[in-house]
Amino acid sequence: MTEQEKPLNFIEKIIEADLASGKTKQVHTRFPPEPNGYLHIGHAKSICLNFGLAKKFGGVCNLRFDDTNPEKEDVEYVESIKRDVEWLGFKWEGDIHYTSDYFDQLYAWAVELIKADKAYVCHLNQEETREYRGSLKEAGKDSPYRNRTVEENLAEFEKMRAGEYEEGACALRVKIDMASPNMQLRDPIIYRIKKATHHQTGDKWCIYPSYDYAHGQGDAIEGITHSVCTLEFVEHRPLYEWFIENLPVPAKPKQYEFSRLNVNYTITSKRKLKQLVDENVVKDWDDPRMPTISGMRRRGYTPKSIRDFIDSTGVTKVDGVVDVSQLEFAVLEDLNEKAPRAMCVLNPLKVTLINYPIEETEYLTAPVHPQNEEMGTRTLIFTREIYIDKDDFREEANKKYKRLVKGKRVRLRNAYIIEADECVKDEKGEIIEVIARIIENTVGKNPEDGIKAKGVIQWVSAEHNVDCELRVYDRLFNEVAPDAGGKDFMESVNPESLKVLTGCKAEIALQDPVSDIPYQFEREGYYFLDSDAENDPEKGIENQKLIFNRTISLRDTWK
RNA sequence: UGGGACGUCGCCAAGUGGUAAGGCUCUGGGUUUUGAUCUCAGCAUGCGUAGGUUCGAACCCUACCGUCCCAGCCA
Repeated sequence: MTEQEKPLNFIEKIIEADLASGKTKQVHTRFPPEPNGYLHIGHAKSICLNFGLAKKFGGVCNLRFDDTNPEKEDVEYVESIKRDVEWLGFKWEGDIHYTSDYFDQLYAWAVELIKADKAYVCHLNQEETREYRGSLKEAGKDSPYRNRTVEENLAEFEKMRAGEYEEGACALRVKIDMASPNMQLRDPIIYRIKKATHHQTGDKWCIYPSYDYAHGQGDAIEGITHSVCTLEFVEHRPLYEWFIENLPVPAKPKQYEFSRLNVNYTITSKRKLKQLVDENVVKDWDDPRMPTISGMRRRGYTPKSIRDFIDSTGVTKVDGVVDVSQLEFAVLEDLNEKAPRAMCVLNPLKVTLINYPIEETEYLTAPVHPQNEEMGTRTLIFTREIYIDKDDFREEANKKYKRLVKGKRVRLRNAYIIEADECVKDEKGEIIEVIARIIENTVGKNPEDGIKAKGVIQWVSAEHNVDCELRVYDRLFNEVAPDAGGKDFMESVNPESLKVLTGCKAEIALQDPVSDIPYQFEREGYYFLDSDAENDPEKGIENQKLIFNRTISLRDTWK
């Protein structure tokens, strides 16, 4: 389906109507992460949506760090977030924004709220505040500090700002309705004391605005027209609107909510992802098994495949769980089109071609991509001794087996057809070598005797090849919903999510591997050069070896 | 009867009163020097359930059922 005929999602329809009515002149969205962790596949949806909306309707999208809680945040995260957004292929409008850029304005507006008798400093401690708030079924009751005079509130708020109170001693609350059925409206706290150093503002402030107070105003200041967030903020919308109505903001942005992206066999809770790192289940946040943007990048997923996947899932208010196969499909689809092909033997088994001259070295040409000539060709070296995969030879097999069998023929991909005569075994009975013959004149043609080969297998010269390590990944969890229903997700961790294969032999073209896109190791899968491959300090210059991460295996419908 | 959001194929998802798009998965066939790709075909007499309105309902009305969210000085 082309972009034109793809039906608009509900937010796109709203925007289209706003543009048509003239309510919106130019669409302005924003991606507003809190820099308190690494971005994951769930954030990718928000990124694609916000930047995508702007692009689709000729607008712009800001990148804003919602940094109102200094204790949890760090510049390390702002850097990684910038990198991830760029890598995904998006460009934010102008400079990067920080909610902390608006702390002065937010403070001034808070003072206005106090002057209008719409906010008060409350000295209830945390526990008391909770008790006064009531419960889901019972109304709350007014704080004893709710009716202080404006002058008193102004003075108290100034003392808060000046650092005269300890953390938790008091907070600025907005006066709405302690009996509201919407818990968010029961006099929410808009400023609290935090004597922490902020990664952007340093020690300038010891009071920080809450998300609810800061977010909408930040949107208004930046001229955001459509403030898109996830469903859990639906109940915050009346609050969002309350601030916009009660403050002299320069614009009136609107909030719209969509459902989060969930993928089965995957978790996206920041806390849980951190636990995987902390408890060494994975090596780091960018471990190729992680659902983080950086993990997927290291694994070999392309930005386009992630964008396509996100597009394929749609934007709605239904909370569902997308099947990983939908993600895998997007990866396979993009990689099939772009990945250069190569041959790599995972478990080498020597094959000696007894009718091939010992000294002979033949250079064969193969396409880099069989369906795309423009990608050019590569050179293969053919010799008397080669390696094939152990799985590709059997002494006997039924006719469903299309590989090399003793007494039968097989096509060596991009090379000769060979026929196996016998095999050599070690004392344990394991096959360690196959004795075979090439069928003359079969490069690029079928045998003159008319006896064709049933299958095709990859191979590599035993003398001319590149040794490499392959890291083969499987799903991180064995459970469809690892953290559903209060389950301990750590118990469903797949103990075999990583298998390291060493001594793998790749064709010589891999001596100088490309590092921006995975290779398709034909008949095996897509493999991406690991970013650590060339600069692992432990191994030293001489011991560097090629390390490839398996991005994803090829579809295999062989039963 | 706290409030709110949501229920269309195994999974996503169009559809907004005129007789159920599409994608993923799955199944079967064809092509193929990758058991890949590509290609063809199949896959909801039914839209949470039960009533009602209507010539006609996934769409409107009523009741019920189910799932998720809200009681951080987190976002």
